[in-house]
Parts: sequence; C-alpha cells; structure tokens
Amino acid sequence: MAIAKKSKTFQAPKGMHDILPEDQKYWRYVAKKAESLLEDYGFEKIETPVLESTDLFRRGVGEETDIVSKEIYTLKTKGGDELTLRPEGTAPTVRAYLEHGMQVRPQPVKLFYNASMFRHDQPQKGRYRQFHQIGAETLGDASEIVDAELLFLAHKIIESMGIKGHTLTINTIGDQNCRPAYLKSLRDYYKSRAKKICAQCRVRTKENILRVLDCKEEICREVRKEAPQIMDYLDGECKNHFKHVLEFLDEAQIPYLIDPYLVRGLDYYTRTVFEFLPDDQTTNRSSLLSGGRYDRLVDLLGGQRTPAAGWAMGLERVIEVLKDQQTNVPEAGLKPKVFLVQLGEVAKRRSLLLFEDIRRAGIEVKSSLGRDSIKAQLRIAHRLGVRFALIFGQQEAIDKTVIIREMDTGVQETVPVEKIVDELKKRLKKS
RNA sequence: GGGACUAUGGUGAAGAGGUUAUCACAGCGCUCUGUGGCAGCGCGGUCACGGGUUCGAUUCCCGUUAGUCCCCCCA
Repeated sequence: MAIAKKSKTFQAPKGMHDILPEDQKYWRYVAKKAESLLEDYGFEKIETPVLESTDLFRRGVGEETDIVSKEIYTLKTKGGDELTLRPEGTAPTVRAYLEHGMQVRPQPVKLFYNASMFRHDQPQKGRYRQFHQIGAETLGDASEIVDAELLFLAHKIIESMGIKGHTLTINTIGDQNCRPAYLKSLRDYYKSRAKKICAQCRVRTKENILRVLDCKEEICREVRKEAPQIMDYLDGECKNHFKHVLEFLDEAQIPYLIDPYLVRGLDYYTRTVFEFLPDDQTTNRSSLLSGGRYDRLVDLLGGQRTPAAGWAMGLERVIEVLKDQQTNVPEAGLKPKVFLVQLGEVAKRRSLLLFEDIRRAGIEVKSSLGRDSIKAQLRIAHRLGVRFALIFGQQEAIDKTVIIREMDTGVQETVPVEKIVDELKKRLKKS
C-alpha cells in the first residue's frame, strides 16, 4: 500500500452539519421555549428510534411522495430487515402510540418530540439532509379545538422566541367523504386544459392532482384562477370544522391568511392544513412550521380509526431567522467568576480538589491545569473576564493558603485554604 | 434529476503569467517557571485535485471533487 504524504482529511457528509459550541445557545433557546410551552399545555415528550421499518414510512407518508420515493436513507440489516432513517416524526409517533396501546389512556394523547430527521435531497438554504424538528401531535380527538390548540401553541412558540414577521397560512383539503368529488372535478378541469399547463403538472394531474395547485409556473397559475375550489365541495362536517377553527383564530387574535391553494406533500393529511412562513421572503422563503390534521393515518398504520393532528417546526430554519433578525439569545454557559491559577507540581495536583470544592459550592470556576506559567494563566483569566483569580503556588501549598486576587484592582490577599470557599462566597455576594 | 456561482494558513480577506504568496484576527511557542490587559519575534499554506496552454501556472483553459445557492420538493 502506498504511503500518502499527508493523510486524507474528512468532512461531514453532504448536507449534514456540526453544531458548534458557539451555536449551542440558539439550540438551547429554541428547545427551551418550545418544550416548556408544550409541557405547559399538557404535551409529553417522546423519543423514538432513529431507524424505523421502511414500510412504516411507505405506508404512513405515502409511497409516491417525494420524501419516500426519492429522499429516504434506507439500509438492510445483517438480519435482513429493511430500515429507514426517519424522514419525519409523525409516522413514528403514531407507531409508538399503537405499539404501546396508548388508545387506553385518556384521550387525546398529546405528545411532542425534538429529533433529527433525514432526507436525501439536494441541500440548500434552510434544507439539509440531517435536520431537526420539534413536533407536536394530538391523537384521539376529532374536535376542532385540537386544531385550534395546536395552531395557538405554534403561534405562541414562534412569538415567544421573538421572531418578527411571520404569517400563518391555512386551508382545508376536505376528507375522504368530500375530497374525492373535488379531486375528480379538479382532474377533469386540468385534463381538458392539459395543453395550457407545464409538463410537470401534466404528470401531477395523473399522480397527485392536488399538487398542481401550488405550482409556481406562470401558465399554471393562470389556469388555476378558474379551477374548481375546495370550498365548494366540502361537506357540512368539513365546512363546519374549518369554520370553527377559523373562528377560534379570530377569537385568539391570531392573524391568518386563507390560501385555497395550500396543499401538503404528505398523503396523510385531511381537513386542516397550515404553514407558518416568514414574511421576509428575500432571505427566507421556506416554512418554519407546518402541519395539519391526519384523521386517517392511525388506521392506515393498522390501528382503530383515530382522529389526530399535529405539526413540526424546522429548527435550522427557525434559528436562521433568529440570526437574521439578530434576536437576543441568552448565552449558553454561565460566565466563570473565578479562575484558579496553579504553580508547581504539588499545587497542580491539589488544584483538582480545590477546584472541586469551589465548584461544589456553586461558584463558576475555570482553570488551565495544563499550563505552567503564571503569566499565561493570568492572561486567560483576564480574557475570560473573571472577577477573581486564585493563585495557588508552591509556597501556598506548603502554607495551606491561597492568594485571592481581585482582577479589576489587582489587590491581593492571602487566605487559609479552608476559608477560600467562604471568602469567595462573601465577595461574590457583594454587588 | 436540472441549472448558476465559488474554491488562497483555523477564520476573513488581498494578490500578480516569473515575489521568499501578502494582511488582519485566532491558535501555539519564545522573550518571560511567582503576577493579566501592552509589546516584539517565531511556527503553521504542496494557493481543492487532475490534466492542458506556456520557457515558466497558485494566476489562463478544460475536467473532477467539494461547498454555496436556485428549480423540483419540503421542516
């Protein structure tokens, strides 16, 4: 084997990213805001495996959807199982609901997750192959208050993070009773105009007719103007359901936009569908949070007919907006207040325990035990902006004392080592 | 799957067909093993990879790879 001059270096797989220490504050902030609100509203956290049976997604998300047909990471185990890295969180949550017999819990069951998702598509702004979602699901209740609560919470979460300029777009796509008639007339309409729409939409007419509605091609938008509208096809129940959801939004004073052309890419949606989009479409054009009702998914996955609804929020996208808007986000770690400087072998060894004493007293302390020179250590202490440096050298180790130095003034005092924690507490309490 | 743009120390930039490849910041080391903010000096790049044009390419051309962005689709 040839010996390379310099060994190959590695980089993260395409579309996947390290989340570095300096970015952790955003992740912590978003998770904290969202999770605490969800918990306040009675949602309970669930964690599911990264891998699931491929069939779960084939059936749950839909065989013909882009997500399943071309974006899943699939692998075969040594035992011959076909598994897939989850591309979304709803199907796994429903699987867990069924597997653990949550139907016997008081309904609805309200769950949330915060997890990595995987989709093998072309990475670009706000779209990654591994990305993170916080999602909420309410299972076992058909009433519109469920949709309303989910929408309310979504709105609340986005607001609580301080995101400015976002719009809720909402629509209904009917259910298994009234949608077929609508789809039929939509298909008829587009078939008769096949020459006036783009090639892709001709395919959609056959395979996924709803999707022609959100085609961005100018010609298709033109044709769309005269197309049949779902509102005219809704049956009484679906119409009422949608009406009540909107009434709730009005009452809660959550602004929204009805977009009759909003459809979702996943097969399992029924009735309510919605999306929160940032208003500033120049820097961010993809939805921050989206979801809807999926009354047929649970039985599609082998359970009893169980109504449900949910949403998922894209964390990378949310964080992108927070950064764009220069939102003030609290620092992740607490600033150290004390720096422990050690000199000499004996002191260095005893420093470990001294450090622990201070830490256990709840004082933020840092050290650099690998460094020997007092100068270098004090320089770091200064950089960190600590209030006090503790100098623990050979002489101090022998005398069982520590020098406490106030960084701002340079004033030092020698105190017995067993008094140091109390002394620090006393001094830190002042101001 | 289709398209556009980019590629120079860790980061951000500059550069010209021939230089020792420049600067700032960060890192590490030294001046300096008992006292921080300052300073000085040093270390670190096969200029993404492969090929072509040329006396000579890091610079121009082609290809590859990677990254970014757009379409598609989606969180």
